[in-house]
Amino acid sequence: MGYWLIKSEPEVYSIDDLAREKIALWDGVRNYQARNYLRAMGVGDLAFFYHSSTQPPGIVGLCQVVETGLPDPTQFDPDSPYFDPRSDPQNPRWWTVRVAFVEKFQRPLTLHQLRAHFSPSELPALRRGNRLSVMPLEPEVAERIGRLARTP
DNA sequence: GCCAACGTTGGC
DNA sequence: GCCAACGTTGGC
Repeated sequence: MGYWLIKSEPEVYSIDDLAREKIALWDGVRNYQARNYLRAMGVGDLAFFYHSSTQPPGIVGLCQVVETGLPDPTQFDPDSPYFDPRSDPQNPRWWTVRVAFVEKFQRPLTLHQLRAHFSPSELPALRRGNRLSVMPLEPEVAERIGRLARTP
């Protein structure tokens, strides 16, 4: 089973949105490395949900991959901000997964806390200038994040 | 294939 | 609002 960290600006899509909808298509990712990670996800993988560009930034919950290998429909929608006119429907450029809500943490595990517990090499999200919206986590790191998030 | 210009991300 | 980091674009 794989572990991931996925980022979203809560004003665009938040853990509360996912808690309400239960299941969501993780669309709108337009970065090749992030797309490659999305394609590498397997059903059952767990993904921590990170809120970026908010105060405080941090990990706010957990979700689970429930469906993989889905072309991102927004790439073909001219009305979508994620429309990509160069993507060929016969050979889609952007792929994604469906995720299901698992839990919202009682308190966010803030970026500040994450910096206190992890090195940038352990947790790529801490690396200066990192802008990747989907990234893999070592199982050991994921386990520690889960423990920290549930520590009162 | 190089690289400068430009746009976006995201913490602060 | 600023700005560092970094991906993408496009001219050559």
